[in-house]
Amino acid sequence: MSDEAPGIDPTSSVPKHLQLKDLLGRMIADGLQPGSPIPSERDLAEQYGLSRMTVRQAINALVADGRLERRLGRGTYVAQPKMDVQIRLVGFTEDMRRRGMTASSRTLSFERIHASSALAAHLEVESGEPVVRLVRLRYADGIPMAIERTHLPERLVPGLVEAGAPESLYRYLAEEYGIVLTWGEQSIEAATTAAEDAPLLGIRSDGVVLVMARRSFAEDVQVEYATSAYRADRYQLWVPLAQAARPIVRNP
Amino acid sequence: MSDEAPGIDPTSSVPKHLQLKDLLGRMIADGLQPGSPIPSERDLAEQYGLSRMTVRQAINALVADGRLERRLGRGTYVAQPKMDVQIRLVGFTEDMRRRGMTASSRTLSFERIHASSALAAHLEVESGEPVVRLVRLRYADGIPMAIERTHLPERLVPGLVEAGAPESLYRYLAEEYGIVLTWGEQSIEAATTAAEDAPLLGIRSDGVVLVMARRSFAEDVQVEYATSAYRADRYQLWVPLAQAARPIVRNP
DNA sequence: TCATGTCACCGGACTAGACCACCGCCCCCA
DNA sequence: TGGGGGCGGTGGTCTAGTCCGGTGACATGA
Repeated sequence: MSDEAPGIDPTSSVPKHLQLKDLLGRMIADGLQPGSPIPSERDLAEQYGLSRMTVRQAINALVADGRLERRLGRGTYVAQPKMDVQIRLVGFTEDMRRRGMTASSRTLSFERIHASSALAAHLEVESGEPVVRLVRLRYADGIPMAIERTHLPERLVPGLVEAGAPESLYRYLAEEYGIVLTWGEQSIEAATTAAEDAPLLGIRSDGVVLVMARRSFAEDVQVEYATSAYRADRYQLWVPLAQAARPIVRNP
Repeated sequence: MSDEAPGIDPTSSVPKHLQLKDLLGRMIADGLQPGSPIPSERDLAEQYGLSRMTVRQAINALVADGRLERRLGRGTYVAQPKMDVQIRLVGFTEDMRRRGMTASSRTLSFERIHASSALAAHLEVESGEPVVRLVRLRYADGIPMAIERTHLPERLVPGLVEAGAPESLYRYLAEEYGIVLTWGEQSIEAATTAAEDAPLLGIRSDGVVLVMARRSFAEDVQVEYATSAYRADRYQLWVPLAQAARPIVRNP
């Protein structure tokens, strides 16, 4: 509470443009309304004792993140909060929270298995390598929503099986193992329910589900291979679309 | 063929950093293998008579596009071609091309209708306003893949109905009307086939389909509302996942 | 009253340097 | 022969300017 006007620490090893980006990011999150202007580049440069190029670097990063908006000849403004420009690597709990529903889950099994050749290929491990397998029935607002089968190489999460199934896997990975997922890929398709899943999900045995397979990575290391079956009558995905890349033309 | 070493035109109204970005982008597309280095920032600056900051601006843009990769202390390298970081706003034809299949299509109907209240809401037009409706059966490698129902406000595409159904709608919009789609949003869900669609798609009447609804925009103007039903046995979506945004924390 | 032109201020572009940390290689010394 | 240190090149950061074109408010004049 002493530093009521936090500034840039020129002695810090953190680059100034990142310090300023953080500072502005906090200003935006804390107080500024969407549409309201931030100080001009020249003002910020003077106020924090930086050159204008450095200020621009910080602002550019926030513009790239979609949090600010430049208007030529006018100023820089706090952007309207928009939908994520990309599907995020979030777990079920967070996904449901964003949809305004309450997530809960029932663990159906939690065990150490040995990777089949198919699983080994999906998880980038050796065939036969120990793998932690977690099968959960996922509820949203108390009603079955999905069945999720998660697989993790055991060498990345020693002791996990013994510790029992965590409430939020992603959070547990971060807190206990320091594993923060940084990117992933996911396939999406439609299918009819597997016979054994139907009663768990509370749908007919030929009910329709949205099947997703996810591979998640922390930097270059694959951490997770998960398949999920979501009840088609309760779940819908929403994705933003970016402009198509301009085809490469020789003589434009 | 005269300008064998195209350079930067300092008199052009196109900013130099964009000219250089284009130049480098073409170099990457034309010849350089993934993993091979591009000239150093200092070399490029000298070669094209630019300051290093300008060169960095061009390179930064390509890095943001995922086409280059910086390695500290070593250099800048052509990135491994990766999947699009985002689902692109491409039509069926382009989508199939990317999947290595040949697209064709049969027009089932192409007419002027008046917007129902539901359609009006989806298309951001007035209820009753004239709308062009195009229903097509889409084939990939000659086999039915999807049924697509596209709606466009007629005021944006006068004369389209009279001209007949174009081969590639998106290209036709760009060439004839100067309408270039810049962004969109799409919902995805699983469902069973509508009874009338099943025989067209060549699947059972209770067959499973992936249903997508797309709204496409050119800048701020909505241009298209399209619903599609894809055969679940032939179509799979693939999406990349970005790292979850750090939740906003007041006192980190 | 209303149109027009001026002007201050904004972001956009660009320069020509500076110093730093990092990386890989090569040479020299143990 | 093997290990370590030095060195040159690289990207990362940062400065202190300049000039340009777009914007909007305000003053001025018809």
